[in-house]
Amino acid sequence: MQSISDKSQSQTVKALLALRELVVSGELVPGERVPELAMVERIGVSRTPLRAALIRLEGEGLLEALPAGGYAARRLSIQDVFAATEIRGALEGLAARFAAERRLGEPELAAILETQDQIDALVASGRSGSETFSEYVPLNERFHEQLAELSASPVIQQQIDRANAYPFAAASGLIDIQIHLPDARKILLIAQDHHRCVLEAIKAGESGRAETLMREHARLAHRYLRQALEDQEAVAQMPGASMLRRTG
Amino acid sequence: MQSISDKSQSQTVKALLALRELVVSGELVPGERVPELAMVERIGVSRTPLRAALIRLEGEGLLEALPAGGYAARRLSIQDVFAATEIRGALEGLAARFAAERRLGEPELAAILETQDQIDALVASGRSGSETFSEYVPLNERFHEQLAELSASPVIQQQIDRANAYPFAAASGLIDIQIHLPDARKILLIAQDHHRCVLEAIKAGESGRAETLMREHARLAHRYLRQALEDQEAVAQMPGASMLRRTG
DNA sequence: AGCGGAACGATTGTATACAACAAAACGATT
DNA sequence: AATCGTTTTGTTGTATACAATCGTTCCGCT
Repeated sequence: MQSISDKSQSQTVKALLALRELVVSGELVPGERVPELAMVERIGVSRTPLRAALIRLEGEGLLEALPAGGYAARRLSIQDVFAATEIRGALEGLAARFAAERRLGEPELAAILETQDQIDALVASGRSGSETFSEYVPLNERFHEQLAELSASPVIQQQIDRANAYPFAAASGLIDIQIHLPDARKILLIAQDHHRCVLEAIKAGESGRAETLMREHARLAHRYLRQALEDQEAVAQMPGASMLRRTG
Repeated sequence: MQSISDKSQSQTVKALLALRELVVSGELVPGERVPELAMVERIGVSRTPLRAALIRLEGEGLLEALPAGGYAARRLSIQDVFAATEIRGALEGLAARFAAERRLGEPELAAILETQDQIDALVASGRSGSETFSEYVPLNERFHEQLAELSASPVIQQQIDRANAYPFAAASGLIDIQIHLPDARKILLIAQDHHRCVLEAIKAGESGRAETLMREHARLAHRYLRQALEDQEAVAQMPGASMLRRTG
């Protein structure tokens, strides 16, 4: 009963991705229960994989369990978003520290250094259009991913992945809006300098410095957000915007 | 701690508690797949709530998904346990900082101060038997819970809850073994002093100090663990001990 | 005897039927 | 007319039947 285009992925994965998209895109009103049958019809899977997706998304913090049963899209305050970013910063800081304490040599750092060089080249190219950013985002994600791997701790990596699932909190979650911001290019340069300094610290085994830098790096997201919040149009474009509680 | 024989609970909750217990108690061998049918028979629920429990426990990090399908109890290294403790410390540190930055007054702090007083009284009583510890554990858990609440951030609280689900990493997870340790009473005194200092810092709005202290407080668990690891008997008694990979 | 392949068995993934429950709507009574 | 009780309807919780898939074993072939 599966169509040809779906056969690559299981129904469970399909339900998870589709439902997450519905939540983050704001098609599901926060606070209102998500009717299983309606989702079944809309996504095209049966209740079983759909309910699996509901459970997983509750674990991710995108949904909340209702007391009467069932789930609803979670309502997030601006404070929640800031907290989530701080958490990601704390976790990535931990990852950086662990990496530094491992006393890594050139060979282990080769991969992430190459990513850094690629970003350097992109930033140095001077171009600053939307195509630059569309190249930047995957490279930036790769950098953060490689850093997490350097911690050599699956526990840390898993927690970082989880933190990235939060709307707004992901490392590249807010970069999309950056394009429209006045300081876009400047913040990009700063971010890349953070990357460089963190790698330096890791190479030198300066674990405390690595941790602090990585924490501060995450706080760049705060700046994006603050700037974006002054521009209602920009906020509306953000994935997960509809989950934000309006709190003046 | 809820008893497993709670008939009032739903099948889903029953399956979750029972399965978690089976994992942590080590009845399920790490790495080996957990057969659904066998668990169905053993726990006494149907496959549907059992599978819900499997999904949730994967999210908690106690189970890992097998590539061929199904799940297996996760295998943890000593490093994983240390990392999990660091994560908890980072999160509780964040909670302490947030609390400090909220400039809380006496009324908001009254509840946690009372808990602190109760622990003080218990520690000061001088008794040091197992009954003292059985009183201490719930009080200590309450303190940590109240601190998380003072952050006024549901995101932080949820993450801390999740971190506490990890074997060994929970705030009171290792206290049980403490009883058998030589420095038991001394560590207890130190822990209580940490609590006091953290509350002082929060009251004074010294957010950086509050964070640092709370992080260091979590590292007491490292000491417990290190001492316990020298005593094979003590290790065996720990919940989740069987999940530990023997690494020399 | 060794290797390949097909059939079998066991186990998970998926769909759906049924039960329990809660909320809402309707009607009867005061 | 308002309120309480009952019925009805919709929704989730649970159980189970069915499909797909993976590993295994056994047989036949080289």
